[in-house]
Amino acid sequence: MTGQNAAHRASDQVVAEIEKRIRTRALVEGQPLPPERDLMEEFGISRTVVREAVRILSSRGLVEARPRFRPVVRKPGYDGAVDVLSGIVPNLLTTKDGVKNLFDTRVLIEGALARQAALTAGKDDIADLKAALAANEAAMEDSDEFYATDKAFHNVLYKISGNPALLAVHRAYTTWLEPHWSRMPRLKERNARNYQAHKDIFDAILMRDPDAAEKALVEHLENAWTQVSSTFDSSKT
Amino acid sequence: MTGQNAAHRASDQVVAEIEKRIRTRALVEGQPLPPERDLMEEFGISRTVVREAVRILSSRGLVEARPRFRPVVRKPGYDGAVDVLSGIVPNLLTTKDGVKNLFDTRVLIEGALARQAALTAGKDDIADLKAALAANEAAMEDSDEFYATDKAFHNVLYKISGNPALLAVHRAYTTWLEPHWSRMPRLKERNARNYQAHKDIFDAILMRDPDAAEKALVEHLENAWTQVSSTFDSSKT
DNA sequence: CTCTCTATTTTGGTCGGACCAAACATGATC
DNA sequence: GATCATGTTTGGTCCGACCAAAATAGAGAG
Repeated sequence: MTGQNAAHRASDQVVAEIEKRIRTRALVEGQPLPPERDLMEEFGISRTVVREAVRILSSRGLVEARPRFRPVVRKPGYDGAVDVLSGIVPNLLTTKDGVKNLFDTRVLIEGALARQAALTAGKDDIADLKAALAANEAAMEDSDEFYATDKAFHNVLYKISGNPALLAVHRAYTTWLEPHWSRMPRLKERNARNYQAHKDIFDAILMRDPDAAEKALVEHLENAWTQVSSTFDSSKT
Repeated sequence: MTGQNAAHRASDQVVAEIEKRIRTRALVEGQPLPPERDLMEEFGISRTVVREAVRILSSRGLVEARPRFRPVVRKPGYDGAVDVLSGIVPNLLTTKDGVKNLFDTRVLIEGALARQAALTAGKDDIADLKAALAANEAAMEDSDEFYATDKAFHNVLYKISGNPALLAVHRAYTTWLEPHWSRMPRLKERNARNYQAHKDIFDAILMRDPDAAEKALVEHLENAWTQVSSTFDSSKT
């Protein structure tokens, strides 16, 4: 439970005000924030406070502050939330258990998505899946390309839900797990097996069989985990 | 030197170092961070940079920095991640669609959890569910208490998964959705209906019927949504 | 000796000014 | 019109200072 603090920082009101301007589109996304010296004059505060406010906004994903560049206004969205988490999630993935826990949530969610897709996928959804599957098959010889089309295929499952939040979740999974996945050597035989798994999932969805779809997907992911799991031998806490 | 990013902030290395000390338990959780003036001397940097580093650590949930108080070291964990997100999620919940999207992810996950519980729940899990259900029934006359036991019942579903990340997810859901839920007037008739829904879920799990468990839970949540949904009339973007 | 209240020190929050280097804008040059 | 030298903005960092609140030490009361 998060406690509330009576005392407030001077930067808080500045943050609130700029936050409001972003939400109300007074500050348009992609547009640079006013110079720090302008802001300090406008709000009647020191540059210290202005810079702190900008930093907080940055930590909330409302502006993108690259060093030496003007902070760029960013529309609050699911991607911003993911980016913020990206700064702290690695601390949770330092152990094998941590990675497993995260991965298990993916299995849970994606299994449910496969089930849902089997029940609700429309004609265009099926077409998207089919296209992604074809691209996956075509890339079987090129492991890098296969990896990309692999992600794309799974992404369609998230897209079918029609929930933008879930799309961001998928991006989060791929981003955070990538460093661990990349330690797994890429073999063409594995590509073939993964493609077959994708095809099984697709077929199950096509047959409107949620149980089969979930089963195929879960097995697919669990299989991938056993591959990755073996790379966790050397470093143990 | 090795290829470093063209521009990096001076605070980055300080953040990395303190982050490392927290991870390696050189800085114990609950313990205050060294004074800023000590840190600036130790790292040979100005207080400006020290303060910036502390702020970044705070935004990553590694320290808890209440104004005017010494920053307190915090163990990186799922709860910290949730707290960080809590600062930006409200920006995503300003519209009805935003709330709906978040809630839909909950329905998806919790439906999958119910299904999973029906398949894998052990004796002690069943006992926990039963106890939570009994508490829920006993609190039917007191809406506030009912709300608490309601959350607790759902929490058991997350607990059964054995995944601490999911427990944090549940806390996130209840925290973020609470302000919207609290606008819904609390009626005893509704308590009775919700209790019945919980009982249906429990019975389905007891019967090892994943389809029924998922169905009961999804209907339960969707029903709750229709209640909450009606409170979104006044403010429309 | 413990507890309470007060005086002192510590420490975070804010300010102002200053300097540097990189980004930016300008304009001359080819 | 593209390129390059130029001067101007602007973010990053440092320094020193002051204030108020928090932490600590000390004095006094029970």
